[in-house]
Amino acid sequence: MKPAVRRTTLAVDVVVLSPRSDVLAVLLIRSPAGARERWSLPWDAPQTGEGLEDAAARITSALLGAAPAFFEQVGALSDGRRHPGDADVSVGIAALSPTGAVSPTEDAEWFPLAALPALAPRHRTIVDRAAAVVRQRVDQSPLAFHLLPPTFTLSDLQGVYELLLGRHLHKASFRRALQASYLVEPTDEWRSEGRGRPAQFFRYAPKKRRGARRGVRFDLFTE
Amino acid sequence: MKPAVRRTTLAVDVVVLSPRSDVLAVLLIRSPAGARERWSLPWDAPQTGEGLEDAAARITSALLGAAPAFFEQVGALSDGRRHPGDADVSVGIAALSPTGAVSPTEDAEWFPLAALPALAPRHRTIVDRAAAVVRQRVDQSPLAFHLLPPTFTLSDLQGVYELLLGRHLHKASFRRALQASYLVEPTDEWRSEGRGRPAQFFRYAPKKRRGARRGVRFDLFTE
DNA sequence: GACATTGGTGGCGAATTGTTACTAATTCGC
DNA sequence: GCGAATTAGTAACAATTCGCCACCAATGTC
Repeated sequence: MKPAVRRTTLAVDVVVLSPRSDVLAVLLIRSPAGARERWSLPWDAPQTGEGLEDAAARITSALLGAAPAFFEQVGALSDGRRHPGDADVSVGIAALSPTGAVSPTEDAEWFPLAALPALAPRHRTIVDRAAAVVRQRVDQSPLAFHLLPPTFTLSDLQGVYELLLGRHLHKASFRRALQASYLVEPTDEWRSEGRGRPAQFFRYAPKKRRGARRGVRFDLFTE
Repeated sequence: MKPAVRRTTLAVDVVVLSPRSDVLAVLLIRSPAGARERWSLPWDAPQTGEGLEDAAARITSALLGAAPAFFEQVGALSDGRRHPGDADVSVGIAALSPTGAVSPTEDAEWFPLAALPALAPRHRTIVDRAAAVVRQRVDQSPLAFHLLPPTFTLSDLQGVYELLLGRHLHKASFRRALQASYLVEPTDEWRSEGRGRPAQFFRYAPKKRRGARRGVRFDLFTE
């Protein structure tokens, strides 16, 4: 058996995620006439020499006006599941878009993650994997900050974490941990709208942290 | 802009990792005559309809006699870096092989991760990413157990963690955390060889664990 | 039998975490 | 105006976890 390349068809399929009225939402595009499903993930083939994340940026910026600032691969798939363009192999990429991002073009729409329309089987798999990856990485990567505007309140931030983790967090503990991490700094702005005490806006500004070398955790296994 | 598939060349490149005399080692194969580098990662194109992990299993089982039991994608690359077979796109896959696994065939050899020979630039990137992924996932996935034989001593297990994390762990703390996790169970066997008190063999036997829902950690960010 | 070597555990003080309870600043209803 | 409701933010205590030291256990070496 000698290794050899083979020609295959490849697609980059993008799962744009954004908090949308207290739910995590996915951006879908209307399928062309004749397709089996009415909606699909944004996708395309990478151009020659184009990086996969670059392709994802190109695909999504056409839909949102600006490209999301954060991408993460969720894995390549080459099983038999059907792809809308019948690509042999798909590379799934999760893209994070802040709340209140530009409203999509006419052909695209946000759907709550929990209430998606029918999708091609491979797209369904990619969405599920994207959600799983994002939830799993949320406390190893500052990914939650990319789901918020440049300045945000601590309650906003806690809300994003609760959305991703799917459970309630305790306010005091959350703030204490955040404080200890030197990840955010306060701004001069305060939230005006709404009732209740105004909240201070913060911005993501990670300071260098001294090595937090903790012991081994065996209780975080996900499989 | 209409999405459309394109024909590209695709390779699956496998990074087989195994602890080898107290260092993490990578399995490389001798390049065919005329190649720019003398060694390369095992690789091949996936067959039609073959899953990517299945391809990785096929590629490695030819070299090791048996296929490793654990695979994990480390990402797809489509940058301009050179691949030995000039594939447009590579899918990197990390495979874990237990200590003392079958010695490789004549064309393959183990190299310490810290002292690899020259590799094609893309292979170099894939190795680095595989090492990073494995080190990062070690306490979210029982991956360390796949680097050991079915039964092992607790010192063996701690050694693997120290290898992956690159730092010394405290024996008592390590064992207490392991105890609390219900991941291993003792066997009847005891290690006979060597001097010092004999050690009991354990096997990986994860029990159902009640939800270990901990708070958010901001101090684990890796970027 | 003393000693070196490796395996394994008890327990203490320090740090971390979960929780309760409080204070602060604003809007709403009357 | 003024109290209730609402949201933000903090202090402080209790329970738990963690790092570490000290020890005991069982084997080989001399």
